[in-house]
Amino acid sequence: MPELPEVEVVRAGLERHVLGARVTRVDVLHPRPVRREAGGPEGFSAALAGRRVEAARRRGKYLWLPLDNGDALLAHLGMSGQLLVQPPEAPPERHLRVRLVLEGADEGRELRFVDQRMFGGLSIARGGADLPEEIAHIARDPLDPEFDEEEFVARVRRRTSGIKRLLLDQGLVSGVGNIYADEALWRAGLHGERPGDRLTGPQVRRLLEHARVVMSDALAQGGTSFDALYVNVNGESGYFDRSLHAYGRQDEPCDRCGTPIRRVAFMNRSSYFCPRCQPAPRRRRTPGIGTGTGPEIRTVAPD
DNA sequence: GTATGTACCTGTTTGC
DNA sequence: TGCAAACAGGTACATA
Repeated sequence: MPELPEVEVVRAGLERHVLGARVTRVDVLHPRPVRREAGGPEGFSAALAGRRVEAARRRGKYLWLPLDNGDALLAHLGMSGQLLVQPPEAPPERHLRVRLVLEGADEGRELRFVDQRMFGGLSIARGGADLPEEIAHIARDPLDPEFDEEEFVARVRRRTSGIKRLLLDQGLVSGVGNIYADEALWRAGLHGERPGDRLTGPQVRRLLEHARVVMSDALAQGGTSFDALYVNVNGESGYFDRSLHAYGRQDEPCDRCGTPIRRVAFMNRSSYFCPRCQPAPRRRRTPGIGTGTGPEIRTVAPD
């Protein structure tokens, strides 16, 4: 699943291969990836025809390509999306959804949007070359030099939600997905259900620093496997195999203390954590309602 | 504004 | 062998 490091690898690849290219034809092979486009597939294609790509930018997990008329091609890879730069003669990928035929720059190439599950998508951001208004609510990521750490700490400490939910809130901090959230929490020794307003400033800062380290490592490794001929994100950067301490390791011993890693359901997905290194918080007492609110996280498998 | 839950989507895995 | 259910999870949106 593409998270910030993978998306940044794609952005860098686009910058290298499609800058200055002009769109000569657009084929929308499935309507879903352009579902956010008011004009439908036809409007999407018409908005791109003849336009030249001037840059490749990123905010969190969103990418956009500013065009020579002030608009931008906005992209999100969702769960399974890929942006590939391919020669025209390359056979179509099984889940090829949108194809942009390009001229100039890397001569005679195509930019292909391939997406199995179609959670991702493409759209035209009118006047969005600088920062599309569709994603103006997305916060900067922790690796961004302009990320406001103190603002993040203050906002987290005003919220009663669990810290994992806050880490995944792209309005607070962008780029962190389920995998890196679990890894950062493991490294910080924090349970994902710890409420934001019951964390200290140093705890939040430490967690943020762990998130930075996890993502920087992944970025370094993703970058090394980058193929010069195409831009590829497939969720298997190699980082996952070697470096994960919590995510996907149910019942395996914790790398720090040997206690079996637990998996619990969380927001219709999974959380992995060490029950010893990351002790669950005590329930907040709610006056007059006895034991308080029910658990947000429940155990999937019995111990 | 905040908290919480759900729909969207399809290939693979698991269970009966 | 075949079918059905579970699972993966980022984001937008609905509801309270």
